[in-house]
Amino acid sequence: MLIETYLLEQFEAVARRGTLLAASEELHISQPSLSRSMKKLENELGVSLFHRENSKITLNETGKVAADYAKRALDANRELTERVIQFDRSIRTVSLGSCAPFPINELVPLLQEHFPGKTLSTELQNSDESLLKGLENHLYQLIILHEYPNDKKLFCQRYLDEQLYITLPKDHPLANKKSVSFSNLAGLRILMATGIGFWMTVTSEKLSSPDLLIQNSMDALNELIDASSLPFFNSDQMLRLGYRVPDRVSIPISDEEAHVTYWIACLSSEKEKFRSLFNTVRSTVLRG
Amino acid sequence: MLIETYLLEQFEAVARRGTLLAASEELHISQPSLSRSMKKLENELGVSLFHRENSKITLNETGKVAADYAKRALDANRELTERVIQFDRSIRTVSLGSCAPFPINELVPLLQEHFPGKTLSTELQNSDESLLKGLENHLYQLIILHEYPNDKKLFCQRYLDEQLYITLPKDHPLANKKSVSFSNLAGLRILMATGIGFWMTVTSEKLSSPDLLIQNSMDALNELIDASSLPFFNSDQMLRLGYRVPDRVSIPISDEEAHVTYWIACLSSEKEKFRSLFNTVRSTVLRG
DNA sequence: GTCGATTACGTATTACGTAACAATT
DNA sequence: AATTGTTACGTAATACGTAATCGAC
Repeated sequence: MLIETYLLEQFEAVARRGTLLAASEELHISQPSLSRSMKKLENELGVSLFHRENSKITLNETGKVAADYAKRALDANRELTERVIQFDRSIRTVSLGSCAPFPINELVPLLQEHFPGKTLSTELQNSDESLLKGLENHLYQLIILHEYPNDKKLFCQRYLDEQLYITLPKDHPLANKKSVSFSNLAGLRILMATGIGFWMTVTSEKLSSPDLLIQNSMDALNELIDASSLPFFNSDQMLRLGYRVPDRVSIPISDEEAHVTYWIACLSSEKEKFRSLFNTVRSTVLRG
Repeated sequence: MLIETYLLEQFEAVARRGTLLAASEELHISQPSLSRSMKKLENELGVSLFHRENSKITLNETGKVAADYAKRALDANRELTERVIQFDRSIRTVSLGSCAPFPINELVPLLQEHFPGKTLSTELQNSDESLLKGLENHLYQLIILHEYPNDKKLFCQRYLDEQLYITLPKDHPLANKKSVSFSNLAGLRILMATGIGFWMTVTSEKLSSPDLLIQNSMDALNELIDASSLPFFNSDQMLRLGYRVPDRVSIPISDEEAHVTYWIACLSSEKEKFRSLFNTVRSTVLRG
């Protein structure tokens, strides 16, 4: 014999709040309604759940046990809706997590082409760890890492490389160098923006924080680039896309941390779903 | 957001049976009603659960996930009623399990005296193991064992002894003996009844089965005792209660298996509840 | 008097059945 | 023709609110 959910919900509130009045206010229903519901519940179970004296009800021993099991049943009910809605969304969206912004920009048109009609969800993360966890939790279906993940549960493929550059005014002391290292940049005030994923970790570790002028938006960054002659970070991929500013030169950074190889990965179990995407990615990489 | 139980119940039936018609027959409601319920469920979850073509509905991927979680929610609901009813009964009954009938007869009046108003439930078991398991499962609150249980979770106290006798016609070859052993009884046809707990195990092990004329009821046994001069088992406790038959003599059986010491036990956690009963039992044992 | 629970009664919601219909097999 | 699902409509069950009552602090 099954108990209707609304009875369990009301009972749980009564058990938690202690009085019918308090519970009725929480549930936005009247006390008489609750009073009847509790009687109905007791009647359906065929047991007494409360110790009633004139204007007071308290859970008896059976009531305490019932409250415990009611909570479990309600939890299972809540989990149902939560998981079903989550699953439904997951099958009609393709979700991509990335450690850097550039691969997202490159992949979005590809994904739209391969999964027409599906919603695209992209998210930037600072660390590979949170991306890997997100993949396991089905928060992401595809992730872009900056280090090769040694995990058999993953299907992984090499993606593009990116080389960090510093962009300087033409008349800057470093402007005529073929390359610079992070140590050359020490003491320089450099413009940056958030939303650059793991690059933030790299630059913060290599340079002291007072030197990094971190902006909260790309707009603010671009404003300051135009309005000042301060150096800012760039990359071969950005430059390839034509992201240049007049009277500046861009110089590669020689440290190995300034060069990255991106890896694209999905769960092995979902390999088939992304086969054609991975093939396209492979040919893109070979071509580029 | 919570889903009413009746919707989950109906959905579970549809998922299990495959068609609305089959499910509606199982649930004793009409198809149109089920059709509406499934639409309502989809509407409340905000997802599609079925793949519909003209006169056919099948679960889609989301529907399969939903069916799984619906089953869990329903199981939790069923467990609620089951456990609550079981608990409620357990607190208004005292349940005794025993390895032999005699202690039950002795304890019933005592229990009625100590727990007025409570329902008494008694059960006979053949083995100490099933009694101990029943105690842990809260199937029994008190058990009578024939061997001392070495378990710290139990509160245990020595109860009465019982000595097995054989009752024979006065002119039987063994009738003038002071005592006999099981080996003396070999080949003798002996009347017995079921419902004697562990004694059945003892006698079956000591004597070969064709010699034991086992009756399904005490009535049948008593009929045959009156109608024949066949030997039957007895005990000091039964004799003490005046259970004698004319022209028969009762002789103790000398094997150590024919003598038993009963132990009464409850869970240590319920020790307090039975303290006064245990005290009475102790004084009874000392007196007897 | 206030707070908390119950009873009595009317109402609005809604889950259900019947009948008719549509589409496949 | 038989099977299966949907739509339309009326009905009966029932969950709820309002008002009144009772007791206790």
